[in-house]
Amino acid sequence: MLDMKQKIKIFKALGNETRFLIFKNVFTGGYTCSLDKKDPNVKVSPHATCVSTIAEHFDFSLPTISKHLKELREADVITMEKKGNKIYIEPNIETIRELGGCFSTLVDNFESNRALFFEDVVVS
Amino acid sequence: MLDMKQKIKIFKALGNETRFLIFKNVFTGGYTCSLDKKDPNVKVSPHATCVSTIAEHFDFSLPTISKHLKELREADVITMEKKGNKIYIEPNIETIRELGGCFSTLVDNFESNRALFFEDVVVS
DNA sequence: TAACTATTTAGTTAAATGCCTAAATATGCA
DNA sequence: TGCATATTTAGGCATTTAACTAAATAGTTA
Repeated sequence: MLDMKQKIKIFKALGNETRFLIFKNVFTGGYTCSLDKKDPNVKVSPHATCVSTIAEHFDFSLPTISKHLKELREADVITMEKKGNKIYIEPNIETIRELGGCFSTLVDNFESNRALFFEDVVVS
Repeated sequence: MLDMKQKIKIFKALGNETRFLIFKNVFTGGYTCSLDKKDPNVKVSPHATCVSTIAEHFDFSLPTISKHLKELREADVITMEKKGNKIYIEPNIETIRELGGCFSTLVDNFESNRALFFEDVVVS
């Protein structure tokens, strides 16, 4: 289960346009590392990408993107795995599933509380 | 549907410990406005509360809490309705439901993409 | 109208954030 | 070993954020 600190970290991470867009790119995929595109022998998930490839899609410097990625990783919404001199980045679907679950629980609890509150109320 | 700007606003609003706790208090209820506690004739939803009542539960000044509430309202996660000289605050369940839906969609899309990717892969 | 209650606005300050460039580190390859 | 590639660290700067106090606004009540 995600504790409060972790949830806040996730919200903070996604509450910035650049990081939100990086997050979107990592999740929806659509491109892989430049080198891998040239070398069809490299086998990675269609969602895997690397720092410099992501940076290519933004007008910010590489260190800036690197720092944003670090924050997304610390929020556990992506994973970063070093292979050779590159870092492969993938979405962490488990965290997103859990967060979605939290919202569902919140909504469900709210609905039942409301049901309890109006238990004895009969509409004409 | 929530657009990107709106989602980012929600994440930014919830990505701060004080606002997250206010949000939690507003959603889980448990207390109503001080005056209303003294006057059982006032009829409000068990979730309704007001600015000063929320502020009582924090070590920050009233203006600070007021500003946080404004940000939560602009993110559409709570509603603030003026009745007399008080403002009644309630959770906006619709926004939370929509956000939860976004996460579910993201997870579902990811799952089907993964299924497609491994379509022809047979595990021994 | 005057005093009281509830809330927001204004102005200030310290800390955090988001960006940059330059330099450092780590790995790969000739 | 030395050069190239990939990424992070360090340091600096401008903007934003989160807090405060004091004052203003809006509505209630005596």
